[in-house]
Amino acid sequence: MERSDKREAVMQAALELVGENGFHGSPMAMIAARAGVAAGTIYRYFESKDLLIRETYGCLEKQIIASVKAEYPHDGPIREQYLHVCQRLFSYFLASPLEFRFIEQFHNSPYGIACRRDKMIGKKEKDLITELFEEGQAQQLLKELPLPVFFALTFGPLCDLCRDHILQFIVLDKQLIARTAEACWDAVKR
Amino acid sequence: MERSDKREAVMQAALELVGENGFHGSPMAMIAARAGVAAGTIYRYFESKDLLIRETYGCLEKQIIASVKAEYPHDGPIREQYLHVCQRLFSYFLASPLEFRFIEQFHNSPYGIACRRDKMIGKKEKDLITELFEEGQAQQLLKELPLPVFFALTFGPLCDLCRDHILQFIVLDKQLIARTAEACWDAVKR
DNA sequence: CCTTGGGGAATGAACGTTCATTCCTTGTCA
DNA sequence: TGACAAGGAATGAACGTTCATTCCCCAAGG
Repeated sequence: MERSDKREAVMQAALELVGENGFHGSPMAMIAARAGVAAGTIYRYFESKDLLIRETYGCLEKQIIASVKAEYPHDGPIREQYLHVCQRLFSYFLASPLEFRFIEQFHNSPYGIACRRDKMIGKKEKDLITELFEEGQAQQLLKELPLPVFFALTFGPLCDLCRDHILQFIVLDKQLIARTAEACWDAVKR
Repeated sequence: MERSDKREAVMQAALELVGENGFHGSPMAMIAARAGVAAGTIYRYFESKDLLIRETYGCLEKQIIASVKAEYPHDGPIREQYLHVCQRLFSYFLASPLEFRFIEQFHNSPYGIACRRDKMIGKKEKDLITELFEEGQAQQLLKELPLPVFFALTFGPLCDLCRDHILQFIVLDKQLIARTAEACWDAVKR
C-alpha cells in the first residue's frame, strides 16, 4: 500500500465510522482497524484526531462544491440556478449517506461551531450561493429578507429531508425532490 | 433545600451545561458542582447520566407542548393555526436559548436518534401539527406533499434561524419572525 | 429540658474503564 | 547496513459510577 493510500484509507474509515456511529462511537483504535492500519500509524499522517476529522471534512467540502458547480447554469435565470443548487445537493447527499451523516455530525459538534458561518456548505460555495441570492434580490425576484433567512429557508428543509430519507422515514424520488425544491423556491421568491 | 429542590437543581444544571458545552463538555462532576451538590448525590435522584439527560429532555418537551397549545386558535383558519405554531416555537426558543441548544444536542446524539420520528417537538405536539397539515390538505389549502416534507419546510428553517439568532449571526425581531413564518407558509401552501 | 441513638440523605475519594496519544520494537526497503 | 515506515503495547488523563463514611434531623427516654 502506498503512502497516500494509507492516508486515504484512514480518512475513508473515519468518514464511515463517524457517519455510522458519531464521533464518540469512533475511537482511534476502531478507525485504525477499519483502515487496516495500526493505531499508532494514524499519527504518522495526522497530528491528532481533531485534525483527522477536520481534514476529512475538508475533503468532503471540496467534493460538494465541485458537485454544485458542475453544469451550473451561470447564464440562466435565477430560478433555474436556485433549483440547480437544490437538486445537486439533494443528489449528492442521497447518493452519499455516510458523507451526509458525517457532515451533520461535524456541524453539530465543537468542530463545526467554529465554522458555523460557512453553513452547510463551504466558504466558496456559500459565495456562489450568496451571489445567487443577492442577484435574485437585485432583480426583485426574491423577498426582502436577510441573507441568513434565505439560507435557512433553503438548507433547513433540504437537510431535514435528506436525514429523513437516510433514516428511511420517507423515500425521496426524483419527482418529489423536484417538487420540494419548488416549494423552497416558493418560500424565497417574492 | 427540599428533596425535590435538588432534583430540580440537578436538571437545571444539566440543562445549562449541556446547552453551553454539549454532552461531552458536561461531565457529571461538573453538573454536580453547578447544582451545588456532590457527584454521588445525583445518583440518588437519577439512575444514570443517560436517564438524567432523558428526563431533562422530557421536561422541556412538556413545556414546549404547553407553550404551543396555549391560545391555539382551534377554530381559526388553517393559515392562522400554522402561523401560531411557528410564532410560538420561535418565541419559546428565542427566549430560552439554553433550552434550544439542549434540544438540538439531544436530537443530534444517540439519545435523539431513537425518537427521531418525533421531530423537533414531542409526540403529542406532533399530533397536533399533523392534524393541522392533514386538515390543510383536506381543505386543498396545502400542496400535495408527504407529511415529512411539510415538517421539513416548517421546522427546518425555524431551527436554523433560531440557531443563527442564538449564535448572533442574525437578529430576529418580531417583524422578521412574522415574515419568516409567512415565507414558510408560502412554501407549504398550494 | 437535655441527651442519645437511629435512619436516611449527602459526601467525595476511589475504582474500573475507555480513550487519545506516545514510544520502543520490528520489519523492510535500498 | 542504515534509515525509516509500521506496529501495537504502554501510558496517563478523563470519565461515569460506587460505596464506606459523615452529617443532620428528630423522636424517645430520662
